[in-house]
Amino acid sequence: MIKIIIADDHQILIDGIKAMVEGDQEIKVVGTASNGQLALETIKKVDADILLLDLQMPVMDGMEAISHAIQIQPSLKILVLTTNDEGSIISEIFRKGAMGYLLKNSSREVLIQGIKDAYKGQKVLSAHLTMKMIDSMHKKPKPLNGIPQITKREMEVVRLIAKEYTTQQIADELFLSVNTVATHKRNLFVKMDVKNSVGMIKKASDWGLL
Amino acid sequence: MIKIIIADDHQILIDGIKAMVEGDQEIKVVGTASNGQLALETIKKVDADILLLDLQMPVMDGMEAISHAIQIQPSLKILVLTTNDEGSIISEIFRKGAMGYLLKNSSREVLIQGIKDAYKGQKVLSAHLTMKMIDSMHKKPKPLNGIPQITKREMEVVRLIAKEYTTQQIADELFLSVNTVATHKRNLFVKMDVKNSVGMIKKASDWGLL
DNA sequence: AGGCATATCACACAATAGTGTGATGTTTGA
DNA sequence: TCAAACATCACACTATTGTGTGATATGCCT
Repeated sequence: MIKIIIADDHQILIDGIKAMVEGDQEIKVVGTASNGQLALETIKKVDADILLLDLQMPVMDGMEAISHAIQIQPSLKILVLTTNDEGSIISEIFRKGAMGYLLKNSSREVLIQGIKDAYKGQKVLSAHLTMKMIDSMHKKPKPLNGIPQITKREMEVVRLIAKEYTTQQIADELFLSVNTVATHKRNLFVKMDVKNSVGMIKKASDWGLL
Repeated sequence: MIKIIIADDHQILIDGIKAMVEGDQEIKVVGTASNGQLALETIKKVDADILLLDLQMPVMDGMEAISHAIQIQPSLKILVLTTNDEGSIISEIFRKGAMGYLLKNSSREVLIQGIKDAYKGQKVLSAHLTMKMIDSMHKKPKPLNGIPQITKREMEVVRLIAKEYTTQQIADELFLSVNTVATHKRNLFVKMDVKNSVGMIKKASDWGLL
């Protein structure tokens, strides 16, 4: 028997999901909650296998609740309930430790299969949202006018800066004078439109240059 | 009629795919190539809609070929042919501009559907590999002992550093003394095990803290 | 009550980073 | 072949960062 908790601030949705999953012999709803805070308390009280969690909730939103929930019960499998315009947050929920995500308007079959997959330790994802994620992943690092042309030498410098090398150390590593390295950095600042090495490494990282 | 080019260094695989897709009335193989270099030349010569591209090829590998191919013919839709242990490269091929990826041992149906989807401008991805991608995405930023406990105040400092603020500017922004900000930074260096702000922002970025 | 984490600040000093300016040789693409 | 782009270095100076050390105050957990 798979024990689940449903957390959503809309009672209608809780009821709907409850009705759908309780038709299945292997699944039982052992608790519900209307916000993140209450969801955490429910987890402490009842022993559940899976938490179905809405992201938009008052008091404590779902995103924050994920981390806490896992801290309370590391074995808990969390499935996020999403609408459908949130491709960008997918990678984050996985990073926080969720097992997957389901669309709120999923069919009964998809919902139940998702819960069973998560129970078995399998990642769960909805095809539609995965597309969105890829899109957002693909779009996010988009520098408005394309990534500036960075030369080989400059790239070597960038990488060493990212490794926390000082200008002096970079000069030694590449057999250059400190002045030369400083010049390369200076040129990079202009090209990449940043003020200092921190901004440079941040952009380089966003652009996937490292 | 969808015109495709197949690029793979194994003739057997080219033949196999050719046989599979030519059973379909709407698809026609208009060229083949055994390495990236040749694939680019083929693109220049014949007018194709789709390029099926292997990643591991001699002379010029697939990854590099993607960028070049799109530069030559921006309307070209590229589908990457992969084996199945390469979850980590998925995000990169999308960043380079590919439309999707297919497993080499895909069934005829999946293959043909993938080609048609790509032709229509839809992203194509194989469920199995997507899981791997999620896994690798989920794993990559994993700090070996978990992300250290960073306080609210420290987090504010981190974010401002990432915005290229100087210590002085951060102090002004948060109504603190420069000394205090310096202390917070110092503590962060230790906690995050880095040598300077560059390393700090790089890790923060890897860990998804920004 | 005592210990620990957090947050605050001071002062001084050494190390690095960043800027302004100018110069020379090489590579390379139109 | 000729102008750009690239790569190299110097010198001088300012700004910022990072370190060592020590201090005070608050809240929280046991």
